[in-house]
Amino acid sequence: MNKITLKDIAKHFGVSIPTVSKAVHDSYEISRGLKERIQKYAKENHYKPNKLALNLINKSTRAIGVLVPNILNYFFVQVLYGIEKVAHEKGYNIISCISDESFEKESKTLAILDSGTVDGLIVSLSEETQLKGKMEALNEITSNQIPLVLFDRVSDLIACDKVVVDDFEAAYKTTRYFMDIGCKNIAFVSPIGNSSVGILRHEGYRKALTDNGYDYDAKMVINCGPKDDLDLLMAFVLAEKKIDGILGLDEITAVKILQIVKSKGYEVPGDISIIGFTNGQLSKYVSPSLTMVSQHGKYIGESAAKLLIHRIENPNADLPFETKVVKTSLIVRESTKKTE
Amino acid sequence: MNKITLKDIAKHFGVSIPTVSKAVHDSYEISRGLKERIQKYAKENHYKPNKLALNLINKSTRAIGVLVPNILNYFFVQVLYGIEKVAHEKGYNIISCISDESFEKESKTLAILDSGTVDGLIVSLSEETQLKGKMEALNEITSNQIPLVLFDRVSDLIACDKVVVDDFEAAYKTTRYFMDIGCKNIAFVSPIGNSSVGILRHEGYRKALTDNGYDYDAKMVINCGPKDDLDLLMAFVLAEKKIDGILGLDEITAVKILQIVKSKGYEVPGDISIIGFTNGQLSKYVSPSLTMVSQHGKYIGESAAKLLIHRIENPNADLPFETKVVKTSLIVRESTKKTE
DNA sequence: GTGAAAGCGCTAACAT
DNA sequence: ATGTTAGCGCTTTCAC
Repeated sequence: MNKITLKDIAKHFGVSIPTVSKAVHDSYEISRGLKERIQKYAKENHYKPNKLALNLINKSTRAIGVLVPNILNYFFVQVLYGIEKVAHEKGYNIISCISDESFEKESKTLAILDSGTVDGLIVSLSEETQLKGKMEALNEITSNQIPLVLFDRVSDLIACDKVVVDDFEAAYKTTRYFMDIGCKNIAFVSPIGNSSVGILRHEGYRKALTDNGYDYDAKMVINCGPKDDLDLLMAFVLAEKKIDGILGLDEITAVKILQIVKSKGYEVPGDISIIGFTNGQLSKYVSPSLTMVSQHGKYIGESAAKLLIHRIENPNADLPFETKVVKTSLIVRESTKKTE
Repeated sequence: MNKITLKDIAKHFGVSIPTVSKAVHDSYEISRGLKERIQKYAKENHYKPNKLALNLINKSTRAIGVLVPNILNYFFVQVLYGIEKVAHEKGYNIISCISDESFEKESKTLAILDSGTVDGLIVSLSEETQLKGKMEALNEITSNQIPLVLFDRVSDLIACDKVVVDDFEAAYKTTRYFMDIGCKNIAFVSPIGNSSVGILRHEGYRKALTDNGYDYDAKMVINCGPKDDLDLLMAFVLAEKKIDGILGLDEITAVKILQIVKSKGYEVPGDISIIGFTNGQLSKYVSPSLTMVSQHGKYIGESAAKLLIHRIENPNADLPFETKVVKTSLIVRESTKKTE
């Protein structure tokens, strides 16, 4: 027994399909008696209008696709949460996909999404894609007239709305903060050296140093891939220089740095101050608790969703593309010395 | 300019729609020349077959709906990750929805999903729904013939495939573990007192106590809602009894317990041993690191997805409903004393 | 080789 | 008050 359709009901009552359609929609055109009998029968048999058919007619699915590089990263979960919140309020569902930082999976997923399944798309690029700079899949989307919002990991090669963090400025200000609390030798640890985000933060860090008469030393910059041994890399740098400040580009990295530094006998923040990006669940609970740069993930998600839905619902408005910059804020905890 | 369709191409070449359809599908029926010209034109104009139309014909969307109570809980993220992995491999997309532990949002979401949008559904019930025991929305789903898999927070009122953790046994064994390391007074802290999961674990805890000649004391059971002050509740219990073991039912609770206990001057595990459920990101990095019951979230997700997809793809197999029980395992870290 | 016809489930405009 | 027609975009017979 398959799902019941208007046709089935029509046959059962010996009436036409539109009659049934009107009846279930409680149209005034249909006689009381018939209407009631049809409605009763429909309910008893769990009739539900087939969304697929409606979507085809309306050319809309009320679904938005979301593609993130990594769902085990708390930042992206927060963004997802924000997107879901707004989407749900406005009556949209979200199709969430994960690229696992892979160019291929990202491209494949986009190709699937790009054919009527979604009314719009919210994407954060995989690291591999940003590294390669190959944006065909996304440009295919935009050339296909599907609204697209990029967030966090964005690219200049794509013309669309964007929501980003002020990564350059955040890193700049954070580096300055290190200086303010008296740090002289500030290391920079990046697990995302290839992404736009990592690059911008690196530039902010560097600029803050040179602007303020500090030396920029490439040795103080640690790029660590997922398979690198951070412990070893850190040991190297720590041996070389008398480091008193470390900036980690995501939460898990900051926590790992803390562990490594502590295990080597340094006091935090006595000997070394630590700040990390992404204020998630970890930083509050480790000891000492970590000073973090909050990116306001949920807010980013909400903004992206609003931007997208606005575009979906005003297809002819011909609005110029907008890049929304969300300011970060520093959550000061125990891992940094007090301001001098 | 709207999306290009077969009709548009047909008009452009002055041929019929089926001809174009065959041409883009590279059918041998169509002459070389025409085929090539059509294919070229189609590619240039970004022609993509409209999925909506195909879905309508095939009565399938290659999408599965996932509904979880709370996405900021790492366990559910892990499950989601597992589901996505399997789904992606088998060519399905995921529509992820969040109930926020609300009965109403859950019901509404299910109603939306229940009309052709998805080929199947994976759900973990909201706490409110389990408390109320009102399963209409889900039974509507099953009566509508759409495959459903429930995981973790399940209900006997619904006949479908299920994937659960051996909550009773896990709590039983964990309580026994406390005894083995010499704990006499074991408290039980539950933020999910109303869910099946919380209830089963409570029973396991209780049974372990009475089976082994320990007293079960309701005062040692702390049910803490999201707005309760755990600090206060704990202070109460700690003042009353000489507690030397605490079991927390999720990761964040376990971490909070650790903080509270430490702040009150107890040594962990010297004075008090702590074990938590859900082996996530936090427990490894707090100090002392926490001994945790791993529920293998990713594996649960993979299992649920496999079960569901198998059902979707064998609609007539008439398989009996299956409940898969995933064994937990204890990850021993520093928050528990060594076995005596 | 190409096209006409039918149908997926539904709705909207237009008869009767 | 009910039915007919047409169409959303596509595929699949089946004719020519």
